Amino acid sequence: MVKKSNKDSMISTVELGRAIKRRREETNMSLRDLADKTGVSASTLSRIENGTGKPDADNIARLTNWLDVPIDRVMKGKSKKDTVEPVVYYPHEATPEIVEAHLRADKNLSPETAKSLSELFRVAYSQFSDSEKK
Amino acid sequence: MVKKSNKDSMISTVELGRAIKRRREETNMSLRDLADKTGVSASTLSRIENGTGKPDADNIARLTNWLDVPIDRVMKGKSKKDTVEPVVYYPHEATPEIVEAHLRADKNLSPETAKSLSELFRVAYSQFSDSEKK
DNA sequence: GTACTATGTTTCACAGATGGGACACGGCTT
DNA sequence: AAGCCGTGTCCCATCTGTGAAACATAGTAC
Repeated sequence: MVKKSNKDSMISTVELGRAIKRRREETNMSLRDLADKTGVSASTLSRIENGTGKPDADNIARLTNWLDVPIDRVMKGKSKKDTVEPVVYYPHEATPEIVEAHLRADKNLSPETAKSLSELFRVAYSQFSDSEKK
Repeated sequence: MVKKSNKDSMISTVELGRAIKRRREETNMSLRDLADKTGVSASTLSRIENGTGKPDADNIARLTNWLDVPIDRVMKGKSKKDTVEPVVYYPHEATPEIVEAHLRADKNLSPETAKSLSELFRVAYSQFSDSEKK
């Protein structure tokens, strides 16, 4: 018989919340920005990021979709081997194009600064992806 | 902005229900048997198999775990990057001197920040040009 | 026939997740 | 100073999934 104490929840919500928050701050989005983008309300996002309660299936789907991570990373349904999966990690999907979009959207940065930072990231990015490629 | 009419749910519950029912009948298990095995109550199982309502995250995890199928099979998250706003990228001459000038001229940046960023760019730039000259 | 059991369904009260709105705080601008 | 705007959090009414128990039905044994 499978016990079902509230403790052994099958989903690791805290990790999800941390991942969301990190990605959100990395891309300089507000909770309401993310809410518009994902369809999850700001209040719910706040709760999730702080690990309060468990999001329902739809919101998990929406958020993992936005994060572009497999849901299995969040729902520990160890189907095959007991890979003690770490947690939600998320590869930087920050392409130079995305970064530049964010920089240019930042009202606190002058166009010149935004441009310079874009350039900077592009240089670093090319370095990174080069070293990645074998 | 992502609309959120209750219709376009991110999870396809009906398929999950069908799969559960099929597998359960294949193995000649009653709802209560499955309930004992998975931790999901018989009543909830009945609802899921009949496609009534949407199971919460925990139950989805338990059932997909029992089915031994990846959850992504149930949660249809098109992980495509159709949300990336198109951006025109215009490269420009980004020497450390020019970048630094821009940063220092930006009155929205503290001198320390400008300096740090200049430094950062110089490091990345030197590495980049090093790898350029093979 | 009457019991009894097994199975799926439905009822019901409850716990909790959700989203809109209000709130407090901080940063800017005037 | 005051006002305004953005941000995160919290409150609260509403909605929804859940599980135990009651229910309906069918089959089986007596």
